[in-house]
Amino acid sequence: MSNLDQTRVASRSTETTRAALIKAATSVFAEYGYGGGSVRLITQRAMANQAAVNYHFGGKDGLYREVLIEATRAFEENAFLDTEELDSLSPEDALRRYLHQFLLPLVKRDRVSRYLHIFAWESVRPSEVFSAFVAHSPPRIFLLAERVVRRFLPRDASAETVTFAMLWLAQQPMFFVRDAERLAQPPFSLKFDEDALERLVDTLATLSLRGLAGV
Amino acid sequence: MSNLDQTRVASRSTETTRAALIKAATSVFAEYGYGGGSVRLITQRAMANQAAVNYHFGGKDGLYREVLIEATRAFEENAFLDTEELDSLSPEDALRRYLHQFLLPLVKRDRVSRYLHIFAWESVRPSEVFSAFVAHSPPRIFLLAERVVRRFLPRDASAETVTFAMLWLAQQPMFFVRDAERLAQPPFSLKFDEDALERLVDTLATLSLRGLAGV
DNA sequence: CCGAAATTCAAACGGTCGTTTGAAGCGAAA
DNA sequence: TTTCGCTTCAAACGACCGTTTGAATTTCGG
Repeated sequence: MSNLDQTRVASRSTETTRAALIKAATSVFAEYGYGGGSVRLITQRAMANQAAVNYHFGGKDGLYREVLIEATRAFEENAFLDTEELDSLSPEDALRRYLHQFLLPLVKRDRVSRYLHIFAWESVRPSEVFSAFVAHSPPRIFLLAERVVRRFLPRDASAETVTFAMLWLAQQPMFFVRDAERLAQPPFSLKFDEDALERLVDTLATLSLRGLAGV
Repeated sequence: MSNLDQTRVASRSTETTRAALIKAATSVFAEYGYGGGSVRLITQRAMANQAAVNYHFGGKDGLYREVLIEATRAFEENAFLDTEELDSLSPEDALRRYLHQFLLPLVKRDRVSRYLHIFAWESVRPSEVFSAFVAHSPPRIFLLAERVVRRFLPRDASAETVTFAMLWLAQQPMFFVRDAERLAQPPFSLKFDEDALERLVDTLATLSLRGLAGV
């Protein structure tokens, strides 16, 4: 091997620890938010030492930044929701696809679900890390929502109207995902199995398309 | 005076301290949530001693409970939004009235605005105090929202559909109130003066009434 | 196998949190 | 004026927080 090839060879142990910390941090931050999630709980779940966070990521904020990078990458994967796919559908189907995709965390406790929970936390009290992170690239959920509503709004709609409608649509699924646990308890007692999810998509799509007067 | 009359005469100082603490706690909890608001900041704003919270309210949670009682009382005052007034209006006007009333905190920094902020916080991570508080009486914003949507939905609509629609409507204004500060900054840069508020009510009412396809 | 670099580890640091403590201040009845 | 109960106060307590420290351990090229 030449010297150039071994500029920095990360040991397997390093990557293992880093990955375990990022995975644990994702679940902890999704559960308690950035401020509410503690380094001690993260390292405990990752079965790592407390100091490992500072050693590998420079601190709690560095670890969180890494989680946000992973989250962004996951959302940018075409597998989740492609902008071209949205454009290929009719406006109505694009709306239903959008709602369905962002309501999926209700029934699936997967990686994307945890990312959505993190974004839901940030929508209440944005951390400085997150603010800096999205300063120059708005979260994908907003970009996709804008793409959907633009299909419906007239061309001469004001920028403010587009923003209002975009925010209006984007926060509809986010609410149900964020408050799922609370809605599962009295007095609402909503259990979200796959059938209930379909009915929710139906209801929201109808309301978003035709409004209350069109139900 | 008989002995019965002077069972317990609260000194003026007691009520002054209590009121100052409740007022300060309302603004602090509205700003940072229950978990994020500290007793030290509250007592500092109330110009009281730290121990006063425990002396007068038994602890941080007791003080918060008092704030919630005040908030509930404020919402139950007819001055805010009367159920009979809602019923006297046409469904469309009732909807607009509902939206306008719960979007008012965008331009007014009054007492009700702070209460709405507290409820917005609780919608993310409910404190035990709040959960116990509303266990047997759902927040008024939900009751009013249900009253509005029932005017539109068919009589044979399922309970689940009514709940979906009610939640859908209730969280629309809450989102803008909760995220007002964030929406005021880039990339959204929404400034909510009275005119913008009217335009937002217009947009939301149109979307809620006729949906995206009806804009 | 050796030695240097990378990584892990237990312990401690300084800070903020809610709460407790016991003395000091205060107002009104005796 | 003395006394007594209510209220205030500065200080401290224990718990948890993110971070730092310096030694122990592991890793791996030479």
